[in-house]
Amino acid sequence: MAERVGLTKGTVSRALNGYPDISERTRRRVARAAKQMGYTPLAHAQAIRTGRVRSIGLVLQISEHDAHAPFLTDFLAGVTTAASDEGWTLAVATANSDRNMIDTISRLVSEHKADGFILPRTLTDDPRVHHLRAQNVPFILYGRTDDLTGCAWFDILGEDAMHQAVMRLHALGHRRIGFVNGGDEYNFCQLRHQGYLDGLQAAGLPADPGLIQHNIRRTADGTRATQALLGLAQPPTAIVFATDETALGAFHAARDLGLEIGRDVSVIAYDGIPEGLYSHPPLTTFSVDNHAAGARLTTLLIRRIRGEPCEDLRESAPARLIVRGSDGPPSISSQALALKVAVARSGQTTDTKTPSKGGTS
Amino acid sequence: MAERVGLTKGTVSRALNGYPDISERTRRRVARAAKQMGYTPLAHAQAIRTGRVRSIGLVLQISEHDAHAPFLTDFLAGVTTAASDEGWTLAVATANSDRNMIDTISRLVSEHKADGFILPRTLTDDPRVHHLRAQNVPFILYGRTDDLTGCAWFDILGEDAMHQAVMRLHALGHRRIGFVNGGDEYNFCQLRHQGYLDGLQAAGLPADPGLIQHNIRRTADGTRATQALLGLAQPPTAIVFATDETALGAFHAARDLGLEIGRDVSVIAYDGIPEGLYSHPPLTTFSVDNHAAGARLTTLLIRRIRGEPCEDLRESAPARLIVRGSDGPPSISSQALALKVAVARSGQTTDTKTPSKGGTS
DNA sequence: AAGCTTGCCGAAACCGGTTTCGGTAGCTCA
DNA sequence: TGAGCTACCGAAACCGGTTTCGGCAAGCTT
Repeated sequence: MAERVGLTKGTVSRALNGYPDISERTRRRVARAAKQMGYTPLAHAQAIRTGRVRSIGLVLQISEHDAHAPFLTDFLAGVTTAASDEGWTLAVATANSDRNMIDTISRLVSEHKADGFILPRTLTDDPRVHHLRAQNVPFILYGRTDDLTGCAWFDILGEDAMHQAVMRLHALGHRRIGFVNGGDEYNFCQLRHQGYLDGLQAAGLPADPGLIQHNIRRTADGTRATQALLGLAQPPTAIVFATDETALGAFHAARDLGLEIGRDVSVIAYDGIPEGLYSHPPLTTFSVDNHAAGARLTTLLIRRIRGEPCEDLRESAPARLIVRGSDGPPSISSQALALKVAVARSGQTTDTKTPSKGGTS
Repeated sequence: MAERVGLTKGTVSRALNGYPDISERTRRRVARAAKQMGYTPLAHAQAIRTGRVRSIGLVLQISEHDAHAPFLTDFLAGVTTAASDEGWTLAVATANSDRNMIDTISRLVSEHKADGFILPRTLTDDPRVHHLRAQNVPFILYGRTDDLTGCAWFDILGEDAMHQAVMRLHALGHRRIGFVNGGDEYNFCQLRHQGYLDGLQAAGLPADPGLIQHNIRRTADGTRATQALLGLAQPPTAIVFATDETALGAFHAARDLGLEIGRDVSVIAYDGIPEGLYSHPPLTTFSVDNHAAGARLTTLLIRRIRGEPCEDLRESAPARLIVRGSDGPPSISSQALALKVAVARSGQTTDTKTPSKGGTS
């Protein structure tokens, strides 16, 4: 590259990196030659001096397992395309415990495999944040956390979505609206809980703690949570779910109770996972654009690594409501629903695994 | 590190890399000191001389979208744990077209971001293989391909699974067994097709091309394929699916036709995705251990990069049958099934999206 | 005992960049 | 016209390793 333009490598380097002691003319000449011959300085050769490898780190917590699956591919696509636009790459690692998570991050840092980290699924009190902040390693949250000092972040406003969901159900005529929340430790669950409560208040509905199920994580848990809510003396005629995955459990519960979702009981959830398209009826949900989120997080993180203050690197985006078939005006009152549930329960064993007969119309 | 043991850095390097001109005594001394102080040579510093960054590349095809989702997390976990055991890392990139795939791989190679590649979901005629083979870049297939010269590979024997599935269904009493295959271009689909045919032959059953559906990719396609098979004059009483995802479509088709899977029609599939647990009845399937596969692929690829001939790096593993509830002895004959389907169809609109009523028992 | 190996390690070049330091040509200004 | 700046670039040190080369001391021949 250097001899190609008749300059020393030092000059070429300074030209490419925007040093002020290079004339505009040669700077352009170098830039053109570089582009023409497809020259990119080797990241690992730069790293030996600069300490930066132009790589962003992502450590996945695998104990959460399929909690990642629905959004992971889109998210990775967003991250990697944004990264490669800047000439960066993505280093992925996994951890199976909190302890291992910190160790894994530390290893990536000490071996200079990553210049900064994206932290997905942030907890209200997140050890990753404590560690990286203490070590002065750049990072960005996908989500928010309790103490945001020193944190750059990007998040989807799940609380607004929950708020809207309640308002929408209220407008449809529902007066008892339940809420099924996700894992307690996640910050987004606190926010969505608050959004649900705010929605109730805005709609002028009372907040009944009995209508809330906490710490519901997977589909099977969602089934149980739905059963619990519908088994109340005054069951909700609509339920807002903090996650699609748990909302899918409601369909199993409803089938076993002989209820039709979208009529007997309405459901609105959040995430926009593809499986929601194939439930019967398809799931009304707030969809998150994980591709865009991954891309934006990456761009912001790179800016953070380049030295911008974290206060300038905080953004949010809304989730987008996708109306499908799982919500609608209540077909029956809460009392009638309670009766229907009671009748269904008396007529079946407690074994929820009994396959329900398909209707032969 | 060097001054820590009173040797020059050159000597330390040779000691750590097993050069023959280092005495056993100092070699041990260096090794102990390195371990004690947690010293690992910086990969990018080595790379400047050796050209190797101790990183393996994985380029995901995102147009396939959720085809990756179910197995991706486990797979990544397997890859990264095996990699980190050897002090390697994983560089992930994405591509949205074949053209872009090759470009992305080329970029990772030319920028020395990856020393070799894992190629998942190999095609019968795979451009990635052609390219990497021509460029002499190390790689390993997760799967097999038409021309295996120069290829290291690891694969799960899907053909054996299909074979077993047919044998099992035959033993249960089925005599008409259908097959729903995946995307034509994938090599594993060719193999599974052959496994199905071999199974028929071993069971002494005739091969009826009408019982086979090709190029079925997603859940909705699986629903259509099932409808097509069950709409035959002599429908199969059991269907083998090449993938779980498409098999899940059979449940929708069955419900709409008023059929009960596991009795009226049996289903055995392949992949072992978690969603199979939540179908009604839960899906009998051949489970693939993607974590183990990812780990093994990584180990083999690292050996390949270190120079072992690809002929020594070819392994396979069996899929494991998980018997759940979607298969059983045929409750009715093919003729009776055809009649039942015909009746169901005459009694409903052609709109398959009509939600079926849940049975109130 | 002198010469030759052999074993082992230090010295130094090298990898491909970044960054500091100096030097020179051209310009300005007294 | 000569001193002093300034703009610009070359030279060289440096980053943290790897690899080549050469030399010294001990052991082995003859």
